[in-house]
Amino acid sequence: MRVSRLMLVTLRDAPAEAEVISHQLLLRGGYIKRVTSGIYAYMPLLLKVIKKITSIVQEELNAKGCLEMLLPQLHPAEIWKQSGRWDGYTAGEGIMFHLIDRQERELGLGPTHEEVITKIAGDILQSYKQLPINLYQIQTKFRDEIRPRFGLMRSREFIMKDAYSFHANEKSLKHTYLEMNDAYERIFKRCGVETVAVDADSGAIGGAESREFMVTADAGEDLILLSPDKKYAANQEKASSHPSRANILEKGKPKLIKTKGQSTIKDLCLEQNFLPDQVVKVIILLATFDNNIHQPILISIRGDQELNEVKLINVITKHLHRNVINLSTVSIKEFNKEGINNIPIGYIGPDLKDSYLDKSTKWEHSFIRFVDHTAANLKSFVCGANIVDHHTIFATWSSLGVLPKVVDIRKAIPGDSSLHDKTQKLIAKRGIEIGHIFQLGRKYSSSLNASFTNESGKQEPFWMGCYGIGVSRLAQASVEQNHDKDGIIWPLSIAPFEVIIVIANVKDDSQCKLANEMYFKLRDQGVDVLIDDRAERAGVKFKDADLIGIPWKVIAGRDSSSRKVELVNRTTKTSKSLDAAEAIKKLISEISTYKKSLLP
RNA sequence: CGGGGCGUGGCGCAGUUUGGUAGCGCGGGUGCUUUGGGAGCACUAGGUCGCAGGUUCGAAUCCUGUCGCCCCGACCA
Repeated sequence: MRVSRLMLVTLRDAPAEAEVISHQLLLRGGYIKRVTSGIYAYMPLLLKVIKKITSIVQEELNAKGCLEMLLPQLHPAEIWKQSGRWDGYTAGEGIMFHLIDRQERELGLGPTHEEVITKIAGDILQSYKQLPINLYQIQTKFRDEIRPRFGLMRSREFIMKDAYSFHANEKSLKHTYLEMNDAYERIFKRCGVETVAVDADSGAIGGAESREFMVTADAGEDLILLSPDKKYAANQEKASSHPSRANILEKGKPKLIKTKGQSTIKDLCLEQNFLPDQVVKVIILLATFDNNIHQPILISIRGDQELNEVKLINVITKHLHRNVINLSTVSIKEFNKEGINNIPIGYIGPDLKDSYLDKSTKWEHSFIRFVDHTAANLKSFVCGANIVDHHTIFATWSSLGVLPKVVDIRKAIPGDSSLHDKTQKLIAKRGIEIGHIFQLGRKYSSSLNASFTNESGKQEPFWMGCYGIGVSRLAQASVEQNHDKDGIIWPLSIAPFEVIIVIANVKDDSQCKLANEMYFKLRDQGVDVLIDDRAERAGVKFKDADLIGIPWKVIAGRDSSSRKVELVNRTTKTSKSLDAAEAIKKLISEISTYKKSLLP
């Protein structure tokens, strides 16, 4: 490809819309163009990157016996209603774009494809003899994100590889799950990005075990916790750990104390000389279930700890067998709106009476109560007395007369001891999620009646797994991880071009001749090569080559008449003056050595 | 959805407080000079100042409404 024909338009200044470096560089290099919030055109250079990632994904999945196919993007509402996800995905903060067609049929634009694929598999796969099967597709997905941001990192339309496996039993599922884990390790290695695999929450997809693959980068939206020995790594949403030991509050007779104006843990501790871990804090949240049921939740947790809402949602789902559509803390305004004006906010204890909810119009009239183990383990503590400006000191769970269900809903934080080894203190890193593998189990196959005949002739729902890779997100994550002050540094395996030949001065015939000769030779040997034949000054062309991040640069310049060129490595910036033929040889060997080094 | 900020040529911005015929840098075009790290000079093209109302002799600027974009948050008890 000739740069003069590439529609290459680079920007010296980063557009104001971009915050993170990878987003800025992709815009400046002409890789992407925003069409509207969270929706981007993939320009020719980016499409080449995406195609290279795609090929790697296909090669590795095909090697594992996966079958590629293509599913529709418009999904009938019925199957989403059947799986029970329609309301959660369309109501409230649901992320599914949906519409009504001319026949008044409801349709959704696919944010993920469990329903569609499960229906199809249920029709086609009849016998255990056909199993296991692993189907995948690479195509555009639609998610109406609450807040799209960071370019391709959280966009509303993006390219994803999603795979779904079907099994006759759990053992087969677990086997495939491990195989996919292996394929993912290879894919990311071959794409030249460094990833950490972490235990994860399976979120709205549901299911049992799941693992995320994170590109570590400061701009990452997720916080991951890991132990220095690398034996434990988890998304903070999921992470469990040993909390620090609490300072013991001596035992005594429960007593009311005056704490005027000390409605926060901080103020209370400051004024009364308590430590936060001697206090039980109480939080009231409102869970919204489908069918528009609003359930007040009252949780108690040790004062120095923070609530992990994801864990809480899972706990609620598990204990109440209900789908949580939304969970949020309750503001004073919202209490008032419900006609509840007398809640002693800031002074609530775990034993707050349900009768406060009597006047509520829309909410359920009793609290569902949970206590985090950190609070449950306290033998003597301070807590709100349910009277404004008063706390209770030396409270115990028996003196309060309540001990709600004990659960793990605390947020693990860096510095905590790891569960597998107390001497390992968790450290934090930020990560960009580019892959996620799930053992779904039989959730979808059961609800969508997708079953097969097993060895004993009985109908049984499939065991399922699902496996995603954010292809467009991976491209940007790579930039986030691989760049310098001059621009992008693509790993060779996913770079839009492997080599760029720069003609320093196009008016110099010997330079042009040598450059073109090398261009054709490299091209004939299968190298993905670009030639910068623009009538620009050399400096401009060097800057552009660095910005768009081509791994190897060949400069045909002053010494062209003696057939000497300069070979420059984008990563190391090292340059060598070589005879043209030698340069070609070296490039070919460097490229093949690099590619081999990526294959584990 | 709540809070904050911003919409002025392809990109980055000034001008808005205090109303008086729209400006700078980059980029584009032409010419000359230059030619190995985003060249210099000269000329030149390109803007209904997001949109719609209103106030005014006169609106990018003031008022009302509306649309779009970006950031923080949707948690702190």
